[in-house]
Amino acid sequence: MKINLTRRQQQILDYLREQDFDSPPTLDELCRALGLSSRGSLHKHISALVEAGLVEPMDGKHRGVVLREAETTADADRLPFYGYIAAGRPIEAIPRPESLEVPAALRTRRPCYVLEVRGDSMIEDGILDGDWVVIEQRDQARNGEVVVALVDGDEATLKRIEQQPGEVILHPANGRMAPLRYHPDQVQVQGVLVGQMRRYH
Amino acid sequence: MKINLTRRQQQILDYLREQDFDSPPTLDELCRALGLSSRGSLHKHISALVEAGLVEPMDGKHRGVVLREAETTADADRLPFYGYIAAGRPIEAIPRPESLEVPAALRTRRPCYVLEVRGDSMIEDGILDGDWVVIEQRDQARNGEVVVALVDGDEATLKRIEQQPGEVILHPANGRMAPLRYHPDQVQVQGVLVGQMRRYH
DNA sequence: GATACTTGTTCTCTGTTGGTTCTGGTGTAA
DNA sequence: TTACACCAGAACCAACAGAGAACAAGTATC
Repeated sequence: MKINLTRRQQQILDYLREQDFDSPPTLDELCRALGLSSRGSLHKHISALVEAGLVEPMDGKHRGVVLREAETTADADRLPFYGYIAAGRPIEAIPRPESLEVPAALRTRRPCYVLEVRGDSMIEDGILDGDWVVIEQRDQARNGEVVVALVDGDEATLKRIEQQPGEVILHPANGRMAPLRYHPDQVQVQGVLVGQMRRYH
Repeated sequence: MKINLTRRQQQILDYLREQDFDSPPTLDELCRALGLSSRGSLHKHISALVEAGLVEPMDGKHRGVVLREAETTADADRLPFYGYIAAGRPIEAIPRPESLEVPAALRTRRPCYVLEVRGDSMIEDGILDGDWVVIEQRDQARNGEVVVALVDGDEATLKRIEQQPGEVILHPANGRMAPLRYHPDQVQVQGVLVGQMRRYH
Protein backbone atom coordinates (compact mmCIF):
# COMPACT_ATOMS: atom_id res chain seq x y z
CA MET A 1 0.00 0.00 0.00
CA LYS A 2 2.70 2.43 0.91
CA ILE A 3 6.02 2.62 2.72
CA ASN A 4 8.70 0.11 2.03
CA LEU A 5 9.74 -1.94 4.96
CA THR A 6 13.31 -2.28 6.03
CA ARG A 7 14.95 -5.66 5.97
CA ARG A 8 14.40 -6.28 9.63
CA GLN A 9 10.80 -5.10 9.57
CA GLN A 10 10.03 -7.42 6.68
CA GLN A 11 11.72 -10.24 8.52
CA ILE A 12 9.66 -9.68 11.63
CA LEU A 13 6.47 -9.45 9.63
CA ASP A 14 7.29 -12.71 7.88
CA TYR A 15 7.90 -14.36 11.21
CA LEU A 16 4.54 -13.19 12.50
CA ARG A 17 2.83 -14.49 9.41
CA GLU A 18 4.27 -17.95 9.44
CA GLN A 19 3.91 -18.45 13.13
CA ASP A 20 0.74 -19.87 14.56
CA PHE A 21 0.22 -18.32 17.94
CA ASP A 22 -2.25 -19.65 20.41
CA SER A 23 -2.29 -16.23 21.97
CA PRO A 24 -0.66 -13.13 20.59
CA PRO A 25 2.96 -12.92 21.65
CA THR A 26 4.40 -10.26 23.87
CA LEU A 27 7.38 -8.18 22.95
CA ASP A 28 9.56 -10.22 25.26
CA GLU A 29 8.51 -13.47 23.66
CA LEU A 30 9.21 -12.07 20.25
CA CYS A 31 12.58 -10.86 21.39
CA ARG A 32 13.53 -14.33 22.48
CA ALA A 33 12.20 -15.86 19.30
CA LEU A 34 14.07 -13.40 17.15
CA GLY A 35 17.25 -13.42 19.14
CA LEU A 36 16.99 -9.88 20.40
CA SER A 37 17.64 -8.81 23.92
CA SER A 38 15.94 -5.46 24.01
CA ARG A 39 12.23 -4.82 23.95
CA GLY A 40 12.85 -1.24 23.05
CA SER A 41 14.54 -2.15 19.82
CA LEU A 42 11.79 -4.49 18.80
CA HIS A 43 9.19 -1.96 19.75
CA LYS A 44 10.48 0.45 17.17
CA HIS A 45 10.10 -2.13 14.45
CA ILE A 46 6.63 -3.05 15.57
CA SER A 47 5.70 0.60 15.61
CA ALA A 48 6.80 0.86 12.00
CA LEU A 49 4.60 -2.09 11.10
CA VAL A 50 1.69 -0.51 12.92
CA GLU A 51 2.35 2.67 11.02
CA ALA A 52 2.21 0.72 7.81
CA GLY A 53 -1.11 -0.77 8.84
CA LEU A 54 0.20 -4.30 8.93
CA VAL A 55 -0.11 -4.88 12.63
CA GLU A 56 -2.78 -3.94 15.09
CA PRO A 57 -1.79 -1.07 17.33
CA MET A 58 -1.69 -1.77 21.02
CA ASP A 59 -2.06 1.67 22.41
CA GLY A 60 -0.96 1.34 25.96
CA LYS A 61 -3.42 -1.50 26.29
CA HIS A 62 -1.43 -3.95 28.15
CA ARG A 63 -3.31 -6.93 26.98
CA GLY A 64 -0.70 -9.55 27.42
CA VAL A 65 -1.13 -9.37 23.79
CA VAL A 66 0.83 -7.78 21.15
CA LEU A 67 0.20 -7.93 17.53
CA ARG A 68 -2.21 -9.48 15.30
CA GLU A 69 -2.11 -9.42 11.61
CA ALA A 70 -4.66 -7.19 10.08
CA GLU A 71 -3.99 -8.99 6.87
CA THR A 72 -7.30 -10.45 6.02
CA THR A 73 -6.76 -12.03 2.67
CA ALA A 74 -6.60 -15.56 3.93
CA ASP A 75 -9.78 -15.69 5.95
CA ALA A 76 -12.52 -16.74 3.66
CA ASP A 77 -15.32 -14.86 5.31
CA ARG A 78 -13.63 -11.60 6.12
CA LEU A 79 -12.75 -8.86 3.70
CA PRO A 80 -10.57 -5.80 4.16
CA PHE A 81 -12.47 -2.67 5.03
CA TYR A 82 -10.97 0.27 3.21
CA GLY A 83 -12.99 3.09 4.72
CA TYR A 84 -15.51 5.42 3.19
CA ILE A 85 -16.55 5.97 -0.35
CA ALA A 86 -17.46 9.58 -0.86
CA ALA A 87 -16.51 12.46 -3.02
CA GLY A 88 -13.09 13.91 -2.63
CA ARG A 89 -11.07 11.04 -1.39
CA PRO A 90 -9.25 8.36 -3.31
CA ILE A 91 -9.61 4.94 -1.82
CA GLU A 92 -5.95 4.11 -1.81
CA ALA A 93 -5.38 6.89 0.68
CA ILE A 94 -7.03 4.97 3.49
CA PRO A 95 -4.19 3.97 5.79
CA ARG A 96 -4.90 0.82 7.66
CA PRO A 97 -7.58 -1.56 6.53
CA GLU A 98 -9.64 -3.23 9.16
CA SER A 99 -11.72 -6.20 8.22
CA LEU A 100 -15.35 -7.07 8.09
CA GLU A 101 -17.21 -10.33 8.03
CA VAL A 102 -18.91 -10.85 4.68
CA PRO A 103 -21.05 -13.85 3.77
CA ALA A 104 -19.89 -15.76 0.73
CA ALA A 105 -23.12 -15.00 -1.06
CA LEU A 106 -22.31 -11.30 -1.20
CA ARG A 107 -18.87 -11.61 -2.72
CA THR A 108 -17.29 -13.19 -5.74
CA ARG A 109 -14.36 -15.49 -6.21
CA ARG A 110 -12.14 -12.63 -7.23
CA PRO A 111 -10.56 -10.26 -4.72
CA CYS A 112 -13.07 -8.06 -2.97
CA TYR A 113 -13.10 -5.34 -0.37
CA VAL A 114 -15.61 -3.35 1.61
CA LEU A 115 -16.40 0.36 1.69
CA GLU A 116 -18.83 2.35 3.77
CA VAL A 117 -21.06 4.63 1.77
CA ARG A 118 -21.25 8.33 2.47
CA GLY A 119 -23.88 10.44 0.84
CA ASP A 120 -27.16 9.96 -0.93
CA SER A 121 -26.09 9.80 -4.54
CA MET A 122 -27.28 6.21 -5.03
CA ILE A 123 -30.36 6.39 -2.86
CA GLU A 124 -32.78 5.37 -5.57
CA ASP A 125 -30.88 2.17 -6.11
CA GLY A 126 -31.38 1.35 -2.46
CA ILE A 127 -27.87 2.30 -1.39
CA LEU A 128 -28.08 4.59 1.60
CA ASP A 129 -25.67 6.62 3.67
CA GLY A 130 -23.89 4.29 6.05
CA ASP A 131 -24.38 1.12 4.03
CA TRP A 132 -21.49 -1.23 3.47
CA VAL A 133 -20.82 -2.14 -0.12
CA VAL A 134 -18.79 -5.12 -1.28
CA ILE A 135 -16.61 -4.26 -4.23
CA GLU A 136 -14.93 -6.68 -6.58
CA GLN A 137 -11.53 -5.37 -7.49
CA ARG A 138 -11.55 -4.83 -11.25
CA ASP A 139 -10.46 -2.16 -13.69
CA GLN A 140 -13.06 -2.85 -16.34
CA ALA A 141 -16.81 -2.68 -16.12
CA ARG A 142 -19.78 -3.38 -18.30
CA ASN A 143 -22.33 -0.70 -19.00
CA GLY A 144 -24.99 -0.56 -16.35
CA GLU A 145 -22.83 -1.86 -13.55
CA VAL A 146 -22.33 0.18 -10.41
CA VAL A 147 -18.66 0.96 -10.06
CA VAL A 148 -16.14 2.63 -7.82
CA ALA A 149 -14.66 5.19 -10.16
CA LEU A 150 -11.65 7.35 -9.60
CA VAL A 151 -12.11 10.66 -11.38
CA ASP A 152 -9.09 12.77 -12.30
CA GLY A 153 -7.03 10.60 -10.06
CA ASP A 154 -8.19 11.99 -6.79
CA GLU A 155 -11.90 11.60 -6.30
CA ALA A 156 -13.46 8.21 -5.71
CA THR A 157 -17.18 7.84 -6.17
CA LEU A 158 -19.83 5.18 -6.46
CA LYS A 159 -21.97 5.49 -9.59
CA ARG A 160 -23.64 3.54 -12.36
CA ILE A 161 -21.40 3.60 -15.39
CA GLU A 162 -22.18 4.12 -19.04
CA GLN A 163 -19.25 3.95 -21.42
CA GLN A 164 -19.72 5.45 -24.88
CA PRO A 165 -17.17 6.14 -27.59
CA GLY A 166 -15.34 9.23 -26.50
CA GLU A 167 -17.06 9.69 -23.16
CA VAL A 168 -17.89 8.04 -19.90
CA ILE A 169 -21.09 8.93 -18.09
CA LEU A 170 -21.47 8.33 -14.38
CA HIS A 171 -25.12 8.14 -13.36
CA PRO A 172 -26.13 8.84 -9.82
CA ALA A 173 -29.35 7.28 -8.64
CA ASN A 174 -30.80 10.44 -7.22
CA GLY A 175 -33.25 12.67 -9.03
CA ARG A 176 -31.63 15.77 -7.63
CA MET A 177 -28.27 14.97 -9.16
CA ALA A 178 -27.30 15.09 -12.80
CA PRO A 179 -25.22 12.50 -14.64
CA LEU A 180 -21.56 13.39 -14.85
CA ARG A 181 -19.79 13.25 -18.20
CA TYR A 182 -16.07 12.73 -18.54
CA HIS A 183 -13.43 11.95 -21.06
CA PRO A 184 -12.48 8.26 -20.78
CA ASP A 185 -8.99 9.24 -19.70
CA GLN A 186 -10.37 11.00 -16.65
CA VAL A 187 -12.16 7.99 -15.25
CA GLN A 188 -10.52 4.93 -13.81
CA VAL A 189 -12.62 1.98 -12.68
CA GLN A 190 -11.38 0.54 -9.41
CA GLY A 191 -14.05 -2.03 -8.71
CA VAL A 192 -17.58 -3.19 -9.31
CA LEU A 193 -20.41 -3.42 -6.81
CA VAL A 194 -21.27 -7.03 -6.03
CA GLY A 195 -22.90 -6.88 -2.62
CA GLN A 196 -24.35 -4.60 0.00
CA MET A 197 -25.16 -4.78 3.70
CA ARG A 198 -26.93 -2.57 6.20
CA ARG A 199 -27.58 -2.71 9.92
CA TYR A 200 -30.49 -1.16 11.75
CA HIS A 201 -29.39 -1.47 15.35
CA MET B 1 -18.53 -7.07 20.41
CA LYS B 2 -14.96 -7.96 19.55
CA ILE B 3 -13.26 -7.11 22.82
CA ASN B 4 -9.81 -8.44 23.51
CA LEU B 5 -9.47 -10.92 26.29
CA THR B 6 -6.38 -10.95 28.43
CA ARG B 7 -4.35 -14.10 28.60
CA ARG B 8 -5.80 -15.21 31.86
CA GLN B 9 -9.32 -14.54 30.71
CA GLN B 10 -8.73 -16.56 27.56
CA GLN B 11 -7.22 -19.34 29.60
CA ILE B 12 -10.18 -19.48 31.93
CA LEU B 13 -12.58 -19.43 29.03
CA ASP B 14 -10.74 -22.30 27.39
CA TYR B 15 -10.91 -24.26 30.59
CA LEU B 16 -14.64 -23.72 30.84
CA ARG B 17 -15.10 -24.85 27.28
CA GLU B 18 -13.18 -28.04 27.48
CA GLN B 19 -14.62 -29.03 30.79
CA ASP B 20 -17.83 -30.97 30.95
CA PHE B 21 -19.64 -29.92 34.03
CA ASP B 22 -22.56 -31.88 35.32
CA SER B 23 -23.51 -28.88 37.38
CA PRO B 24 -22.10 -25.42 36.96
CA PRO B 25 -19.00 -24.96 39.09
CA THR B 26 -18.65 -22.50 41.90
CA LEU B 27 -15.95 -19.89 42.08
CA ASP B 28 -14.17 -21.90 44.76
CA GLU B 29 -14.12 -25.00 42.63
CA LEU B 30 -12.76 -23.05 39.74
CA CYS B 31 -10.12 -21.50 41.94
CA ARG B 32 -8.90 -24.92 42.98
CA ALA B 33 -8.95 -26.17 39.41
CA LEU B 34 -7.01 -23.18 38.19
CA GLY B 35 -4.63 -23.01 41.08
CA LEU B 36 -5.88 -19.78 42.52
CA SER B 37 -6.50 -19.13 46.15
CA SER B 38 -8.69 -16.09 45.99
CA ARG B 39 -12.25 -16.01 44.82
CA GLY B 40 -12.04 -12.28 44.42
CA SER B 41 -9.33 -12.53 41.83
CA LEU B 42 -11.22 -15.08 39.81
CA HIS B 43 -14.40 -13.12 40.08
CA LYS B 44 -12.76 -10.22 38.31
CA HIS B 45 -11.91 -12.43 35.36
CA ILE B 46 -15.34 -13.96 35.22
CA SER B 47 -16.86 -10.51 35.25
CA ALA B 48 -14.77 -9.63 32.24
CA LEU B 49 -16.05 -12.70 30.42
CA VAL B 50 -19.61 -11.79 31.30
CA GLU B 51 -18.93 -8.31 30.02
CA ALA B 52 -17.73 -9.81 26.77
CA GLY B 53 -20.91 -11.84 26.52
CA LEU B 54 -19.10 -15.15 26.67
CA VAL B 55 -20.44 -16.31 29.99
CA GLU B 56 -23.84 -16.11 31.53
CA PRO B 57 -24.08 -13.55 34.26
CA MET B 58 -25.12 -14.64 37.70
CA ASP B 59 -26.60 -11.46 38.95
CA GLY B 60 -26.79 -11.68 42.65
CA LYS B 61 -28.72 -14.87 42.33
CA HIS B 62 -26.96 -17.04 44.73
CA ARG B 63 -27.65 -20.32 43.11
CA GLY B 64 -24.70 -22.32 44.19
CA VAL B 65 -24.13 -21.97 40.58
CA VAL B 66 -21.72 -19.98 38.59
CA LEU B 67 -21.29 -19.86 34.95
CA ARG B 68 -22.44 -21.51 31.91
CA GLU B 69 -21.36 -20.82 28.43
CA ALA B 70 -23.75 -18.79 26.45
CA GLU B 71 -21.94 -19.74 23.31
CA THR B 72 -24.62 -18.01 21.34
CA THR B 73 -22.88 -15.43 19.29
CA ALA B 74 -19.59 -17.09 18.65
CA ASP B 75 -20.09 -19.29 15.65
CA ALA B 76 -23.73 -18.92 14.92
CA ASP B 77 -22.99 -17.29 11.64
CA ARG B 78 -25.80 -19.01 9.86
CA LEU B 79 -29.43 -18.16 10.40
CA PRO B 80 -32.57 -19.98 9.31
CA PHE B 81 -34.01 -18.77 6.04
CA TYR B 82 -37.77 -18.74 6.28
CA GLY B 83 -38.63 -17.81 2.74
CA TYR B 84 -40.30 -14.76 1.30
CA ILE B 85 -41.94 -11.84 2.97
CA ALA B 86 -44.77 -10.61 0.82
CA ALA B 87 -48.45 -10.08 1.05
CA GLY B 88 -50.66 -13.06 1.44
CA ARG B 89 -48.54 -15.55 3.24
CA PRO B 90 -47.85 -15.92 6.94
CA ILE B 91 -44.28 -16.69 7.75
CA GLU B 92 -44.96 -19.67 9.87
CA ALA B 93 -46.35 -21.45 6.83
CA ILE B 94 -42.90 -21.83 5.25
CA PRO B 95 -42.14 -25.53 5.45
CA ARG B 96 -38.46 -26.27 5.69
CA PRO B 97 -36.09 -23.52 6.64
CA GLU B 98 -32.79 -23.51 4.87
CA SER B 99 -29.99 -21.46 6.28
CA LEU B 100 -28.01 -18.47 5.22
CA GLU B 101 -24.69 -17.08 6.27
CA VAL B 102 -25.11 -13.78 8.12
CA PRO B 103 -22.28 -11.68 9.52
CA ALA B 104 -22.48 -11.01 13.22
CA ALA B 105 -22.71 -7.29 12.61
CA LEU B 106 -26.08 -7.67 10.94
CA ARG B 107 -27.75 -9.63 13.68
CA THR B 108 -28.37 -9.28 17.39
CA ARG B 109 -27.81 -11.53 20.31
CA ARG B 110 -31.42 -12.57 20.36
CA PRO B 111 -32.86 -15.16 17.97
CA CYS B 112 -32.94 -13.99 14.37
CA TYR B 113 -34.00 -15.31 11.02
CA VAL B 114 -33.82 -14.26 7.40
CA LEU B 115 -36.52 -13.45 4.86
CA GLU B 116 -36.33 -12.54 1.21
CA VAL B 117 -38.27 -9.44 0.28
CA ARG B 118 -40.91 -9.50 -2.38
CA GLY B 119 -42.38 -6.28 -3.68
CA ASP B 120 -41.59 -2.61 -3.64
CA SER B 121 -43.44 -1.43 -0.59
CA MET B 122 -40.30 -0.38 1.31
CA ILE B 123 -38.34 0.89 -1.65
CA GLU B 124 -37.82 4.40 -0.27
CA ASP B 125 -36.15 2.95 2.78
CA GLY B 126 -33.67 1.22 0.53
CA ILE B 127 -35.26 -2.21 0.79
CA LEU B 128 -35.71 -3.64 -2.67
CA ASP B 129 -37.35 -6.65 -4.21
CA GLY B 130 -35.05 -9.61 -3.73
CA ASP B 131 -33.17 -8.23 -0.71
CA TRP B 132 -32.57 -10.41 2.28
CA VAL B 133 -33.65 -8.95 5.59
CA VAL B 134 -32.47 -10.11 8.98
CA ILE B 135 -35.30 -10.15 11.50
CA GLU B 136 -34.97 -10.32 15.25
CA GLN B 137 -37.71 -12.51 16.65
CA ARG B 138 -39.81 -10.33 18.91
CA ASP B 139 -43.49 -9.67 19.53
CA GLN B 140 -43.16 -6.06 20.59
CA ALA B 141 -41.84 -3.11 18.67
CA ARG B 142 -41.15 0.55 19.25
CA ASN B 143 -42.74 3.15 17.05
CA GLY B 144 -40.67 3.82 13.98
CA GLU B 145 -39.15 0.39 13.74
CA VAL B 146 -39.60 -1.70 10.64
CA VAL B 147 -41.42 -4.85 11.58
CA VAL B 148 -42.70 -8.09 10.20
CA ALA B 149 -46.39 -7.84 10.98
CA LEU B 150 -48.99 -10.51 10.67
CA VAL B 151 -52.33 -8.95 9.81
CA ASP B 152 -55.57 -10.77 10.55
CA GLY B 153 -53.56 -13.86 11.18
CA ASP B 154 -52.82 -14.70 7.60
CA GLU B 155 -50.92 -11.95 5.87
CA ALA B 156 -47.31 -11.17 6.71
CA THR B 157 -45.85 -7.89 5.62
CA LEU B 158 -42.82 -5.71 6.17
CA LYS B 159 -43.69 -2.16 7.19
CA ARG B 160 -42.71 0.68 9.48
CA ILE B 161 -44.96 0.57 12.53
CA GLU B 162 -46.74 3.33 14.39
CA GLN B 163 -48.73 2.28 17.42
CA GLN B 164 -51.35 4.71 18.71
CA PRO B 165 -54.06 4.20 21.31
CA GLY B 166 -56.75 2.23 19.57
CA GLU B 167 -55.02 1.76 16.26
CA VAL B 168 -51.90 0.50 14.60
CA ILE B 169 -50.63 2.14 11.43
CA LEU B 170 -48.34 0.29 9.05
CA HIS B 171 -46.40 2.72 6.88
CA PRO B 172 -45.01 1.56 3.57
CA ALA B 173 -42.00 3.43 2.23
CA ASN B 174 -43.42 4.00 -1.19
CA GLY B 175 -45.14 7.14 -2.30
CA ARG B 176 -47.62 5.19 -4.34
CA MET B 177 -48.91 3.26 -1.37
CA ALA B 178 -50.99 4.54 1.49
CA PRO B 179 -50.49 3.75 5.18
CA LEU B 180 -52.65 0.91 6.41
CA ARG B 181 -54.69 1.37 9.58
CA TYR B 182 -55.77 -1.51 11.76
CA HIS B 183 -57.22 -2.26 15.13
CA PRO B 184 -54.47 -3.39 17.48
CA ASP B 185 -56.05 -6.81 17.72
CA GLN B 186 -55.61 -7.34 14.01
CA VAL B 187 -51.86 -6.83 13.98
CA GLN B 188 -49.32 -9.16 15.48
CA VAL B 189 -45.63 -8.26 15.46
CA GLN B 190 -43.45 -11.21 14.57
CA GLY B 191 -40.07 -9.56 14.41
CA VAL B 192 -38.08 -6.39 13.94
CA LEU B 193 -35.72 -5.53 11.11
CA VAL B 194 -32.11 -5.48 12.27
CA GLY B 195 -30.11 -6.09 9.10
CA GLN B 196 -30.29 -6.27 5.35
CA MET B 197 -28.20 -7.76 2.54
CA ARG B 198 -28.26 -7.63 -1.24
CA ARG B 199 -26.28 -9.24 -4.02
CA TYR B 200 -25.68 -7.79 -7.45
CA HIS B 201 -24.27 -10.77 -9.27
C1' DG C 1 -36.77 -19.93 63.60
C1' DA C 2 -31.97 -19.36 65.00
C1' DT C 3 -27.71 -20.92 63.72
C1' DA C 4 -23.73 -21.81 60.98
C1' DC C 5 -22.13 -22.56 56.40
C1' DT C 6 -21.89 -21.38 51.20
C1' DT C 7 -21.36 -18.52 47.63
C1' DG C 8 -21.26 -14.30 45.00
C1' DT C 9 -19.67 -9.60 45.32
C1' DT C 10 -16.83 -5.69 46.49
C1' DC C 11 -12.91 -3.72 48.28
C1' DT C 12 -7.92 -2.66 49.30
C1' DC C 13 -3.27 -3.77 48.90
C1' DT C 14 0.77 -5.77 46.66
C1' DG C 15 3.63 -7.48 43.20
C1' DT C 16 4.48 -8.54 38.26
C1' DT C 17 4.19 -7.96 33.39
C1' DG C 18 4.54 -5.55 29.30
C1' DG C 19 4.23 -1.43 26.26
C1' DT C 20 6.50 2.90 25.77
C1' DT C 21 10.03 6.29 25.80
C1' DC C 22 14.48 7.48 26.51
C1' DT C 23 19.67 7.60 25.78
C1' DG C 24 23.56 5.88 23.74
C1' DG C 25 26.33 2.88 20.84
C1' DT C 26 27.81 0.29 16.35
C1' DG C 27 28.09 -0.61 11.62
C1' DT C 28 27.00 0.76 6.86
C1' DA C 29 25.93 3.36 2.83
C1' DA C 30 25.57 7.79 0.37
C1' DT D 1 31.01 13.87 7.26
C1' DT D 2 25.74 12.91 7.55
C1' DA D 3 22.13 9.81 7.55
C1' DC D 4 20.06 5.64 8.67
C1' DA D 5 19.20 0.94 10.17
C1' DC D 6 19.88 -1.68 14.04
C1' DC D 7 20.64 -2.96 18.76
C1' DA D 8 21.19 -2.72 24.06
C1' DG D 9 19.72 -1.20 28.26
C1' DA D 10 17.52 1.66 31.63
C1' DA D 11 13.56 3.85 33.45
C1' DC D 12 8.60 4.79 33.73
C1' DC D 13 3.92 3.65 34.34
C1' DA D 14 -0.40 1.63 33.44
C1' DA D 15 -2.54 -2.80 32.78
C1' DC D 16 -2.70 -7.19 34.70
C1' DA D 17 -2.85 -10.72 38.32
C1' DG D 18 -3.33 -12.39 42.76
C1' DA D 19 -4.20 -12.49 47.94
C1' DG D 20 -7.01 -11.61 51.56
C1' DA D 21 -10.62 -9.38 54.17
C1' DA D 22 -15.24 -8.09 54.68
C1' DC D 23 -20.09 -8.08 53.50
C1' DA D 24 -24.71 -9.72 51.97
C1' DA D 25 -27.75 -12.96 50.65
C1' DG D 26 -28.99 -17.59 49.86
C1' DT D 27 -28.77 -22.52 51.81
C1' DA D 28 -28.41 -26.00 55.05
C1' DT D 29 -28.76 -27.81 59.75
C1' DC D 30 -30.42 -28.36 64.03
